[in-house]
Amino acid sequence: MFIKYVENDIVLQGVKCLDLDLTLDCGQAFRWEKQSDGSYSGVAMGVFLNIKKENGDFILKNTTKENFEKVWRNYFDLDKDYEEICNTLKQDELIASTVDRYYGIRILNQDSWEALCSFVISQQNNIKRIKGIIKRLCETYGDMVEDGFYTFPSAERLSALTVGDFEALGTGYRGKYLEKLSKAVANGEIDLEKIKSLPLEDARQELLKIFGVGIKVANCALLFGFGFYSAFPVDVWMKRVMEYYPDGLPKCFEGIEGIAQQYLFHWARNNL
DNA sequence: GTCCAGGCATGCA
DNA sequence: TGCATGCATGGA
Repeated sequence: MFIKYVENDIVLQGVKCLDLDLTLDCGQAFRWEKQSDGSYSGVAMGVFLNIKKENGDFILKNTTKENFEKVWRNYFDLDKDYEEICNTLKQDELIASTVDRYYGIRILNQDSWEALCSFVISQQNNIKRIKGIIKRLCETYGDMVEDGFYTFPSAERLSALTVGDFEALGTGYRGKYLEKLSKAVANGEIDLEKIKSLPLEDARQELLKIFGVGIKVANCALLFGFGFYSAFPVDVWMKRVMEYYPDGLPKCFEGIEGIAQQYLFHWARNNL
């Protein structure tokens, strides 16, 4: 990957395996908005970005070297060799055609607090409605960092809300989960940074203690917000996929189960 | 009107 | 430990 600094933009050349549609709009992040020119705008880690693919390069608009190094390099997982990962996954016959067809899915390294909240909201819910709830949450309680774009509100901010405040956003029965979660993180009862540093199984057990967090939500949070590439979320779609793996996951998934899962999830939603 | 969505807590065996 | 049931909301 080559990085060029052009006026206020950053141009990335030679980035392999990054499809913006598949990665930013496939159910791992809920806040990116596609613009009329095909680019995506969004906020992560409190920072705004507009990103577009042009002639094989990626243009990061109006950003700085500092923000690129601090946020986006890691967020888009740019130092990981996804081409090699895909080749490893393709040792499995079933996933091979899926990887070819949907090539370019990456795992975004999202903020752990945002990921945890987002996937608590996601339970027994559809992606369109999940996006709406999170959008209202950010517009109401986040800070505007760009015209129409808001930060994800901190646990401290949300810890001041009542169940009714959450329900007013359309969370439904998940409001009580969010209320307790916000307060527990804000007062330090739950330490997300510490959970990040634990071994996978311990981290999962910690998340499972949280009211409103079960195995599926825990695994999504671990994969998308805590850096655990081995976490393998199984939802209603993945249950259908798992019928193709009656003997368990193939060996070539080891250590990258979560990346395999994203390809299979996408395939399932479009084909099952 | 019914069914379903990136499930979970609860009660009961 | 395993299974049935209720749960908020909105789109198909």
